[in-house]
Amino acid sequence: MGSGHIFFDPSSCHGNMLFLGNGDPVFRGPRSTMMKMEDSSKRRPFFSSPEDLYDEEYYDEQSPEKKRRLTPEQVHLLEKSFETENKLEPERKTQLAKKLGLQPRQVAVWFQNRRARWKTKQLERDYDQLKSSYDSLLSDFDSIRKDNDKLKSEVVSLMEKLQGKVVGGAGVSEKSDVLEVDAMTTILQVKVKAEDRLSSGSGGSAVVDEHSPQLVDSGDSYFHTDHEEYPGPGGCNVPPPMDGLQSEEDDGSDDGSCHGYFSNVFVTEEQHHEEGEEPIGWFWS
DNA sequence: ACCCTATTGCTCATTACATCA
DNA sequence: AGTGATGTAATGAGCAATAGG
Repeated sequence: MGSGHIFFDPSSCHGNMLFLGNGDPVFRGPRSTMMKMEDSSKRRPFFSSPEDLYDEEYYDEQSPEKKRRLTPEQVHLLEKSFETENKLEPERKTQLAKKLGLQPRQVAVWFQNRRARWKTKQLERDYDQLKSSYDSLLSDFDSIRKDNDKLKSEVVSLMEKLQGKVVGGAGVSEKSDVLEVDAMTTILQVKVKAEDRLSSGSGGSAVVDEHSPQLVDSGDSYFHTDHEEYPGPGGCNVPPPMDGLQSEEDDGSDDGSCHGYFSNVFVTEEQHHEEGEEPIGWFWS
């Protein structure tokens, strides 16, 4: 590296221009940049590293007045090299620079800018992927929520019917009515939960949910949860949205018996064994 | 072993130029 | 021909790693 390879020409009509090699000014920095460079003596000078300073053959074809675009051939080779490895170790940098007739600094800059472009594209790809995933989930969620709303209104309707039957029922013993309400209430709640679980894809046992314990206070025909009672229309308490199910550990009314349920049919374990068909879920009471 | 300084290379934000519609 | 949008070469600031004194 000779000192004659880099110097400033204060007499240039462009101000302090950088000259390299045979004296051709190969770089004319941005106007504002050049202003900044003039009043800063401690900054690292452009093309200052030893390997950036080469023989005149690297610069003598440059026409320095305008910023030059790289030729398609140069870009092609750089792209191929970038595909191999997007980081540029010094050895490869000098080799590429010689091969392309560029300054090593130009090669380094091209790789830096190329990494930046790649990162931007990657961010766009990531965004598209996340958005698509989000849209899909949103669609699923809407569908599930509609199902849930439908089932809840069904529960409310049936509860109203049941309560009307209990209050105004004639010719039926009070005790058997209460038992029937209890059973129906349990079935309805289990059904809602089953639909919830099946829709959400959690699968498996739709009934036992250790993380969302819930009581079914069948004696009062109330749905109790860990959160709050959820009064439905007409003062009737209905299951709250997204409520949990009674757990094996905390099931409220624990006679320990196991029950299975089908889409609309509630059976005891004994009945299930007799019928042989597999229910869509189990719960314990 | 520790500190200081210089060097190098990176990312990031920005600027300026080239090109195209 | 003029203009705005876009792509890209190049820059400075700041940071971290490293080497050498």
